[in-house]
Amino acid sequence: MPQPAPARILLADDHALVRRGVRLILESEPDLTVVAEADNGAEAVAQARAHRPDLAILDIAMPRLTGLQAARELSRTEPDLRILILTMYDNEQYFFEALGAGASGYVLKSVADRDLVEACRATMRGEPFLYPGAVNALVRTYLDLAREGRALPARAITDREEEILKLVAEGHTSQEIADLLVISPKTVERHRANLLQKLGLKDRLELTRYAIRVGLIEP
Amino acid sequence: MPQPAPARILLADDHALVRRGVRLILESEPDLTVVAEADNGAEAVAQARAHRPDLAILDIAMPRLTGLQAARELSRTEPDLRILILTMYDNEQYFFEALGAGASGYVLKSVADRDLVEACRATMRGEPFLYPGAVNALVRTYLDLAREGRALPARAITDREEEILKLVAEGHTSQEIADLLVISPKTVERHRANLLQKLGLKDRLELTRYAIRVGLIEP
DNA sequence: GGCGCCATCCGTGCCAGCACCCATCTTCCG
DNA sequence: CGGAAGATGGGTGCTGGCACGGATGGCGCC
Repeated sequence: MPQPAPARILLADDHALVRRGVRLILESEPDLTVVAEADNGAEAVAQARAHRPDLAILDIAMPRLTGLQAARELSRTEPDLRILILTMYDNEQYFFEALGAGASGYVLKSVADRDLVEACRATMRGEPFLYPGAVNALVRTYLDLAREGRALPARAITDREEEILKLVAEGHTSQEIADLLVISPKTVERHRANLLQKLGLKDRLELTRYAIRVGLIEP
Repeated sequence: MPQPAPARILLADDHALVRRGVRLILESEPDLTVVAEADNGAEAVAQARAHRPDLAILDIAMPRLTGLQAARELSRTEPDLRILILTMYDNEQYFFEALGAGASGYVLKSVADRDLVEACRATMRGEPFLYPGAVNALVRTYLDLAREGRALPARAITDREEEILKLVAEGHTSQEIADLLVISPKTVERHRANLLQKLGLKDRLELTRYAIRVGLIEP
């Protein structure tokens, strides 16, 4: 029986050791081959455009662009590319953000190597691949929506808001941020308030934890 | 020429995929063999005592005990065990904490696989292995000490302070913490102020980032 | 036995964070 | 064209964070 060409994979993770390990796992399968690597989100986007792989495996926590931002960008410009998010974050918020960013799979780094391989194959077949915890979250949310009869639109964070989020999370005061961006401190506070509301957070301390979680800043 | 027995290694990281990848990297070397794995710090300590490996490779961010806490514990009870910290955190504070915890090597996950193998061998030979950034930090600190003629004692954080640190970093107000610990809010603020002073930090936001870095809390 | 460290507590005062109200201007889209 | 959403600016007021100042009792170490 004829062997189809193996799936061509782009692997993006900011840790060379992790890339190396995952590559060893994937390449021990005859139907999977890694054709490009990237150690940051911007590089991942560039590599995807240059090599046009079938599948992109993206870590969330990466410099330049996070995996989620890269996914958003890539699903906009490369509609044929399948995207698999590979992350340490067992977190509903991320999971839904990943789906919204066009990913068709979400796999935790805590899974076994067999599961990663199966996730790649499922994604290549066009099937979504969800880690078990995510399925629970999905069902729960679906039930909530059905009960309320309406969807929670969960408006995305704007570019400007993300800019302010980063600066707030780094510990700058409204005045400092205002000086930096040459706007009024009141506007900074307005954006910050919108962020708190959109993300369902309480104060700038929770904003900081959020920013660390999504890889916008480092601890 | 006779082959000596390979170095017996304990590998601790909370992500199965990372363990698998690193294991593949290490076991492709004839002089290195992984005899045990752990996905949290407490398990790492138990496995080390059960299997008595030559070398323990510990991730910092792990549940139960952090890699640094496990290292402290192990270097106290297993003096013959060599310890190598393997982490994503390129951070002087961690690095010095690792040395203080008895680790003889500090390797970043962003290094190439060859470097990890060399770090294992160096550690087994009894030589310290420092990633390049760490060497810079070490030299700089040494020069600082020499210039000032005195050591910065960096008084340790007390148990009570660590308790308050955790609660502050989780976003609780002084009043909440006071109620929880059944002490005065003023006392909470005093402890918090001492923490800020000891750690050289500015406000509770930086305390939060510190707590996340050292694994006291999760983002 | 005194000295240092730790945990506990108190008062005063300033400023930043945050909530809640308001408005204007631009851009984009159906 | 009309409306929605984003970015911009403003006012008012409460409260918690944090910097100062101070104090006391217990405990261990040289």
